[in-house]
Amino acid sequence: MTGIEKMNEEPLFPISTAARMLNISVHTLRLYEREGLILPHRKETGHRLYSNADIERLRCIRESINNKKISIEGIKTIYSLIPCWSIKNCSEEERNSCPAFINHSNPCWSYDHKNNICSSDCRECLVYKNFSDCKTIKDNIVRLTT
Amino acid sequence: MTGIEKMNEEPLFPISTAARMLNISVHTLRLYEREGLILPHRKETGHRLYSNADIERLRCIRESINNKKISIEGIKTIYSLIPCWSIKNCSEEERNSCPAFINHSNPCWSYDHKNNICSSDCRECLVYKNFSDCKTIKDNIVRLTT
DNA sequence: TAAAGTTGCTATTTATAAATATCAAATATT
DNA sequence: AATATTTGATATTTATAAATAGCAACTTTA
Repeated sequence: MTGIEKMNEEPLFPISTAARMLNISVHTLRLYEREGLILPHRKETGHRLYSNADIERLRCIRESINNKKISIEGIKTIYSLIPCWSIKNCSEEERNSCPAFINHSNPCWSYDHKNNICSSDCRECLVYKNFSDCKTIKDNIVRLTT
Repeated sequence: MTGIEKMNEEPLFPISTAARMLNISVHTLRLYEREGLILPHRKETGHRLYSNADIERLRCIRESINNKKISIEGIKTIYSLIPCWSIKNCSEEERNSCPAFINHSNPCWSYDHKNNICSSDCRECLVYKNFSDCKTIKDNIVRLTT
């Protein structure tokens, strides 16, 4: 990871600041989180902290909702199509017991991953991080099918 | 193609009948078509005819809109993620000049395909037909990435 | 020939997602 | 100590997608 990337991931802004940066309410930020669209960093005390990458991801989400007119449920479904099983190289056994592989309504990072190759913090996972910018899942699918 | 499949594809119902079967208005059926969600058969005279497969596809679309709460734009985006380039085995050159490969807002079958491997009737294409039932694109992505 | 289809346009209704607001009780920040 | 955060629940507002309807001019069907 380069220094610049590290800087983008650094937890910097409390929720009120993030809301101001995005020109939305704190409630909306919590809504997106409850829906599983975003995984902000948490301090030990529970307070959310948003990185520049988080802000960028949120801009992408808002672009999808407000301009492209894709509903939150649509975004969740699209996220669920990210071929995480291929990115993480899951075995057949792992795949077949993984809710993220089986279902198609929620992003993989919104599931509990117990006793699983993905048991570590989803926030640090490439599957999650690769969508901090506005590129769609399609680039990933293309990469894996060509 | 088996006899049963052929029966499902047979153009049978005019728009008013299809609307009655689905309990929606003819306007809504035309809306879905205008949005590129469906390609009903046409007589030489221009009149639409819907097959049983079309009806099933429409049930799937309505399930997505009304129950799963995925917007039409969301459905279009999801359709655009079907790896048609892989299913049709496009060459790199073909891919890079194909709007369906490049864009990610509309299903491939909603584009003009001139001078292209896909120049034939999209209604007959596997990429289109494979989604006449309610299985999501995910099954296809899985198949191509495992 | 009456009924039903076509395109294209506009307008309206309806349903509901998205966003905001409010309250309470507690904890953290500065 | 004043401000901002947390969760959770409920409620309301707002924006707009989805669906329906109507019209005109024309063609096809049965």
